[in-house]
Amino acid sequence: MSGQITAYSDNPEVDRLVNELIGRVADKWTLLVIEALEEGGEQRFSALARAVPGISQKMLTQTLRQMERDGLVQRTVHPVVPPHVDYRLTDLGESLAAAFCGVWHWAEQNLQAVAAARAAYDARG
Amino acid sequence: MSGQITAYSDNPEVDRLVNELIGRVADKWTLLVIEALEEGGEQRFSALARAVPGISQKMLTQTLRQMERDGLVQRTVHPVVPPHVDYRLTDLGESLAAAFCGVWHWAEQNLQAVAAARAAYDARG
DNA sequence: CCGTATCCGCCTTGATACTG
DNA sequence: CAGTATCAAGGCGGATACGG
Repeated sequence: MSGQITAYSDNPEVDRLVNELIGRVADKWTLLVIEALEEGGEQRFSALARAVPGISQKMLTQTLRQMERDGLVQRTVHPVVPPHVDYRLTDLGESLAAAFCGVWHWAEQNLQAVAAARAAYDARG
Repeated sequence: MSGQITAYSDNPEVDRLVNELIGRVADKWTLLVIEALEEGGEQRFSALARAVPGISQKMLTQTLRQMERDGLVQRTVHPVVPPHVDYRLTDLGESLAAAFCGVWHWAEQNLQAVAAARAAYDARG
């Protein structure tokens, strides 16, 4: 195999599902939540809200629900008052974080290259 | 380096820029265009329109412009009538395609796991 | 053939207020 | 504390028509 870059499926239906899944999972907030959970480990709702600057309560709830449904995070409710809810990455979630590491690394490495390309493009008009 | 998962920058400003860049680049159409160019090599506008099913002319143009500005694709205009324009991935674009390969692979590998997680979640209500 | 321009519906998002 | 409900606003994306 020594799989080169083109490791994409040859099944159009699978391609469609994969694209759909990536679209769901590569969402801006999902990415940030994954990063927060990866860095901070298991933590509660309010901690996540602080760890992801700019996110609204609504979007955090929505994002966490989707991630839970997709099996990326585990939600644990401690039946106390006031309520205490913890979130942590599942193994599946961790594996996604690892997969995204490549993209993250690329972005870090090429921030300047992209900035330069934009400057050059804009300069030409 | 045998870099572990947490390779994220410790600089918040860089984090912000990286997130922004990923948000831009992880766009649904961008992903599909990258895949099409990766698989089909250099090709013209109309070929891409066929290679990316469901994309509108507007979105294809918009996506290609952004990718060009970000230095991901090179646009070559052949001054003939009728017009003939070719698009190809730059080295930067190829490197991004390679980086996304991990996510693509993850999605392929875990389609079923996600589907199962969803089914379980929905079953519980 | 390869775009740009315009209009328009819809879906996402944010702000705010309220509940267990 | 951890949500849900509601509403208004903005942007994304599609369809269409037209220009170089």
